[in-house]
Amino acid sequence: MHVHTYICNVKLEEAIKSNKFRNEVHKAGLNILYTAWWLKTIISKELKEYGLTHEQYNVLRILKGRHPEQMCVKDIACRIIEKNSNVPRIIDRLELKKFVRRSASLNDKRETAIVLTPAGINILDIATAKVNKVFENFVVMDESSANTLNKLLEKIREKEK
Amino acid sequence: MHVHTYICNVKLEEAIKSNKFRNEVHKAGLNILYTAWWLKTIISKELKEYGLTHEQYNVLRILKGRHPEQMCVKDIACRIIEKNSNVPRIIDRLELKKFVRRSASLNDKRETAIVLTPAGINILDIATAKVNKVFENFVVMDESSANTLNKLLEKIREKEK
DNA sequence: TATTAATAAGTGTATGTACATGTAAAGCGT
DNA sequence: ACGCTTTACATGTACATACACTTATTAATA
Repeated sequence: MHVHTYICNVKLEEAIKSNKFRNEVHKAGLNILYTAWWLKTIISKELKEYGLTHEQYNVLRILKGRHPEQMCVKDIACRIIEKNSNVPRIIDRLELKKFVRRSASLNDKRETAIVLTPAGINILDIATAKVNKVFENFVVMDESSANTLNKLLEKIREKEK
Repeated sequence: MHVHTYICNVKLEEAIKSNKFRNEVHKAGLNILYTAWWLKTIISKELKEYGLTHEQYNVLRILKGRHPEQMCVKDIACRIIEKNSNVPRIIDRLELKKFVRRSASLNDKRETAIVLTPAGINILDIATAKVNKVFENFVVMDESSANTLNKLLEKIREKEK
């Protein structure tokens, strides 16, 4: 069932074929959900040719931040965007593809130490170049607008009105 | 593995324990993904007591927009936020819970006509009241800021720089 | 009209998410 | 040292997603 094109409708009303929003805040909620789906989809499609999912790419990227140090699962989990991601299973698949290696942690035997392999570093570098191009080519925004957007997104997540 | 609290960190840097962003646009991309996850998680938790997932709720809400008219699967699919949602399977689960009813379409036998049951309307009304409260209580934003946010999100999805 | 193409829905498979549970190791108070 | 609690990771299950493929039906066209 193919109900969308690669680049989707700019207007939210067209994307979800509705203009019944209770108010601008409600519309903003839907707009955030839709824009996140749009962005994730574009990135995922670019990563596909390297056999990586968006989630697997994120784990590799987090590991790179500490490389050549090892990281344990919980240190990856707390850096990931979608906090309920099942990190051990994402690592299972990266391990099968030989992009990471698991080993027992020496200081704490409960922990699993994970480290990038040379193949993992290599695929990450190539994939990152592609993802960066997504931002250059598809994400249309000047720095000052992006800064305003960042402030608004952090405002929306404040605890109390 | 429980690495987050119900209401998460307001600052993106704290949420993903990183302040290495290439620029404000890159940060905005991650901020959109994180805020969408945050919003979806809050809504999903509120819907849980009614035995509904966020996706099932969305399908009920779309059906309500046409009720008491029936809708076919593709008309639901083109209104859903996450365009790759597998609508037939979401309907399977709603049908099991007797919130919707499937029937053969008369004018086009390829189509399946879906309609809300009274139980479906009832649960939707209750669930909607709860979701509206999420926006009132957790989503902190005045109408004019939300309007700016909506404009920026639509700008980011524009096709060419 | 007969044949071919397109469409609608469903289904199979791999992956991911949300959450509960299991198991081993570490920490802690006595 | 002992027992209890907590932590780290793995795993089971239900649901959702991404995408390829199948089947039935309709539309298009030679």
